[in-house]
Formats: sequence, structure tokens, C-alpha cells
Amino acid sequence: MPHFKNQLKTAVTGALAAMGIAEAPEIVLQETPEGKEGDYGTPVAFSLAKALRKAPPQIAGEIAAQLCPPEFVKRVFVVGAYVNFEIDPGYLAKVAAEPPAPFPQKPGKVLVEHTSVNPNKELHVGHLRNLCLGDSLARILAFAGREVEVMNYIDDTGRQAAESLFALEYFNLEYDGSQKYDHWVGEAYVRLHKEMEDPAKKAEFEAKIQETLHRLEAGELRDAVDKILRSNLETMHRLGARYDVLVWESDIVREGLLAKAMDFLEKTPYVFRPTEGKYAGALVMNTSQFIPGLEDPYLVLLRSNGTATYTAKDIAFQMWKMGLLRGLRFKPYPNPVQDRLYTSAPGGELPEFGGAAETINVIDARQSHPQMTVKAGLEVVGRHELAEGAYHLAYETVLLEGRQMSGRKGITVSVDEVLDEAVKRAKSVVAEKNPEHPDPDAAAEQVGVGAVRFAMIKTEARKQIDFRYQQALSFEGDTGPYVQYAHARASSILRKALEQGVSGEPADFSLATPYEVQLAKVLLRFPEVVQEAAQEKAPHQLAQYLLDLAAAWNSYYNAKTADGRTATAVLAAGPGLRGVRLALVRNLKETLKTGLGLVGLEAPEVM
RNA sequence: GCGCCCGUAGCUCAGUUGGAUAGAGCGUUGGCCUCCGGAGCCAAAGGUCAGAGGUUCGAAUCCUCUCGGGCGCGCCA
Repeated sequence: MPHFKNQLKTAVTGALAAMGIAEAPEIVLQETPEGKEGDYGTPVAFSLAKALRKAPPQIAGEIAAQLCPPEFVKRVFVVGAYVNFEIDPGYLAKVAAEPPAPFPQKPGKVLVEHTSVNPNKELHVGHLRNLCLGDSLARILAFAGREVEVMNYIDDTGRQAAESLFALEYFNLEYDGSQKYDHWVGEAYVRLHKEMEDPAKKAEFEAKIQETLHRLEAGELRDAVDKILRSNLETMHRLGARYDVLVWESDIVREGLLAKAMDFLEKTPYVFRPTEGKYAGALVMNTSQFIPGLEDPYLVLLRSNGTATYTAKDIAFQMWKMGLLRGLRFKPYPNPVQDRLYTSAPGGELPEFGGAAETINVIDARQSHPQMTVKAGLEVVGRHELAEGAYHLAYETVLLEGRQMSGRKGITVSVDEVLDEAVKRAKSVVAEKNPEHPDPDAAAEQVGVGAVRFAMIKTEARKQIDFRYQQALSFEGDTGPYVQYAHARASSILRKALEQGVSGEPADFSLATPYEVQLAKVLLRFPEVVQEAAQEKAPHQLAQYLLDLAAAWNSYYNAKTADGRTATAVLAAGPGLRGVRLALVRNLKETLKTGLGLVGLEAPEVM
């Protein structure tokens, strides 16, 4: 929060103290609604009415009378029962033209896991939402002063991967390079499932799939999985996602972490092996203390045949993330798309990742129960504080033109397809709007990909979104390109200022008009919004703010006087005022750029 | 059946630690380029904030119930 807002709050607290109110309630400071007098105000008088046994307007009057306002306050007055402040316009413009102070570094590492797609086919738009949310949140947290570690979990011992690899073998396919590798594998996977609709075939395949699964667990097929993963990574990279480390499930099993986790759990009174009944021979965990309201609180960790359930693996992985288990090994993961990417690997020599006090698992809402059992696992071993730090960022699923998608049936839209289409559309818009563009292909890539990313995060995670081409690939209205356009427009002015040799002109802030004030107030919200988005783990709040900021700027830009002339020309303004406007535009541009970066969009200078 | 989530303008969504007149976009209608980028701006029309009770000076926001929709409840992954 900008310093001056805290000063206002302090002044209110001071007035309350002068009135003999020692325990002041939290001071809410809000911008006054349009059409009301003043710039900021507080409703604090309402909440004191009961304790003071006085009418709110009267209390507000007393507060206003007792208040020693900071020097930038022009006027303190009461509207209804609100205590309002009118701020010196020059002061607001000046503060808004200064770059915001960086966030102080906060202690404690936060580990964000996102993307984590099964390495057996191409990415579809459901994965897209996961990646965009996780990547944006990681960026926001880092900007807000957290140490962030981003992890992409590679489920290389899962059934999906086994089925895909088996399909390649069964159909005896040879890759000819005519399409992206993960798409080619995905086709084989869908084809296999089509054949498996015949129960006889399904039964016939089962043994082979099991065999493939065992080879995967032994790490024998790592290269085959890696080939798919690398193809997936191309798509992730095109979207701008950045990871610190890839963690392979087979490594977790091989390094004995699963076994250690089970030992750990079995020592507690909540985990045991029934000798009779429905769970005879299995290792089960009683979660009734930690997950109330379950009909059957018993969860199987190890099946009676000795194999581990998914729950068990999840708990082991979570324990490792939070430092309860150690022993994974790492090495660099050379790749053409991203520097300093690491991977878990047998025989790796690097110090360990993980060991975080706080984790964020970006996983869809259907996995809420499994995620609760992961937390329960931490409670079972007596680590309540770690369970508290384990956050499930649950997002609702993505529909496709109103229909539920299905990976097995191949009713999906691939991310590659969406990005190609978006960029193609962007290219034609660039050609139309800006035929002189020096690098139309680069601009189309930034705009097209930006439109898709923005569409994925502008809505709250817990709402189901319906993916519609028409909407997601729109470049008008509340879209990423709208924000990018606002940035390009500001850049254009600053470029011209440089050409005209006026960019260094000093600012006389006493000349600021109400137009500047309006823009300044929106600009000044930026640090609070970032803080809130980080705290609530809600990237959409930042996306929504960027739309507000871009709208405020476009509105400012187009403002007209009563006789229809431009009211806010930057370059054509008088000397001192031009300096004010240039300073504001400069900070606006930087703020848009920073904000776009935090939600993973490029900020084009020209588009 | 039990549990979690959602219901705001014709459509898609913001606004939810309770605060001033519920806001955007799309769509509809009407305006704005001799002016720094019209991917823009201004304006109009459009609302029982699913419904009913309750708490409160004040409720889209908190509580209870009802209705509608989504999802989850395997020794599957």
C-alpha cells in the first residue's frame, strides 16, 4: 500500500486516540465513489456508533475536527457519516508517477506444483488452465517477495503413459516427423482405447499394459517417456511457463521415499493392517480425526497385493515437498527451451530441492478429496503446521463449447491447435491494423498467445469456464490484447517524446488536472492488488485490475473538453504539464508491463 | 444418500475479511478520427444480485432453509 494511504489511516487513528478511543477498529480506507466529493474516505464512524452511543454523523464530525491531516490533504470533511479526504492533485500525480517500492523479501520458501500432465499425449485446454494459473501465481508470489520453487511432476509410472507406450508397440508405429511427436503418440493412445471398447481386446491388452507398467517403474522406458515430455515442454515454453525442476515419480519410488513414508505412517496409531474384514491384508489409514463426515474414513495405502495406491504416492511426495523425507537426487536437464532447468535423476549430484514450509498444488477441483487425504497424511504424522501450509489451488474444469472433454475419446482441443489458431488470427489483425509493422510475426505470437493466457486467468479459479474459440481468441473488450494495446499506445507516445527531444522535460505537478488525478488513483492501486492476489492466491484479481488500468488509461487518452477538443494531449501540452503527463505515462507503461509479466503476457512496444 | 463448489444484465463474467448510487465485456441502438495508434472512447437501453427467512445502523457479501446446476464419494489412475 502506498505510504500516503497509511498516513491517512494513521491520522484517523490519531484522531480516535484524541477522542479517548484507545482500541481503534481497523481503518478501512476506500476511494470515494464517482460523483462524491473527495478522493478517499473511511466509514469508521459507523462501527463506533454502538460503543460511543452516538449517531454516526456526529462521530464523523468529531473525528474530522480532531484530525491532524498530513500536509498533502487539502480538506477533511464529512459526507453522511463518512470522513472524506480531498488530496492535493499535484501530490497524487507526483506519487503516481513514482515507481512503486519493491516488496520486502519474506521468509520461507513456497513450492508451487503445476502443469504435471501425464506424459502420454499432447496438452489440451484443461491443462492450459492449470499451467496459466500456476505459472501466473508463481510469478506473483515471487514479485511479492516470496522465495518460490516451481515444480512440474512427471507421472511416468502411471497407467496413461503405459498405455501410450504399449500402443506404439502394439500398432508397430514408426515416427516420421510429419507432426508434433506428442500428437502422434496421442493418436496411438486414442486408437488403443477405441480397440479397448471391445471387452475381449481389453482383456487381451491388460497383461501387456501391466508389463509396460512394471518396466516403467523400473525406469527402463525413461527415454521413451522423455521424448514425449520434451515435446510437451515445447508447448509449455511457448506459453511462457517456467519451471525450476521436473520430479519423476519413478525416482520417488526408486529412491525409497514411498517405503520411508509408509514406515513413517505405520508407526502412528492411525495406520494399521487389518487382519480381517474388507481391508484384510492392506495397509490402511484412519482419517476420521482429520476429515469429518466421511462414511468410510479408511483409506488404503498399500493394497493387499503389496502395491501402492495413488494416495500413498501423493502423501509420500507431499512429505518430500515439505522436508519430512529426503533423498531425491538432481541434475541439470539440458534442453533447448529453458535455462537452469533441473530434473530428478538416479545418480544425480545436486543438492535437493523441496523442503518447503508452504506448498501450493495446482490441481483441478475433482481432486479435492484426494488432496484432503494428503493433508490428513501430514496430520497423521503429527505435523499440523505443515498440513496448514499445504494449499490446494482447486480450479474447475474447462468445458469445450459447452461439453465435457474426454482425453480417452479424443474429444479435446489441443493447446498447440489453439495457439496456432490464435496466432493466425492475430497475424491477420496485425496486417490489417498495422501494415507497416517491422516484425508482424513476433507481434502476432505475443498477441495470440497473450489472448489465450489472459482468457484462462481472468476468471476466478473456482468457476467452471467454457472454452469457446470465438471468445478466447477475441482481441477486443476485456482481453489480454486490450491491455497490450494500452501498453503499446503508451510506448508510442514515449517514443515520440524521445524523437522530439522532450522526454527529459521537468514536471510541474502543481499543474495536474482532475484527468491526471483519476488515472493516478487507479495506478496507485497496483501494489495493493499484487499483495492481495498473492495472499489470496488469486491471479484473476491482477488480470481484472489490468483491465481497469488499461481502461482508465484509454479513457484518459480519449478525454475531450466540452467543445470536443482533446483534453489530455501529452506531447502537445504546455511545458510543465507535459512533464507531468510524460512522467505519468512512463510509470503507467511500466506498471502495465510489470502487470502483464506477472500474468505471463508479453508487453509489445508496437503491435 | 453424504460432502464440496457454483447461481449477479439476453450471453460471458467482476464485485464476497459487511459500507456511499451493484460494475465490465459481448450483443443491440446512437455518437466520436483536419488531434499523441479507432485492437480505442462517449452515451442509451438492459438487474426481484436464484427464492424465502434471519443478523446488522447498513447484506450481492454473514447465518438458516428451499430450488436449480456442477463435481466428488473404489484394494481405478
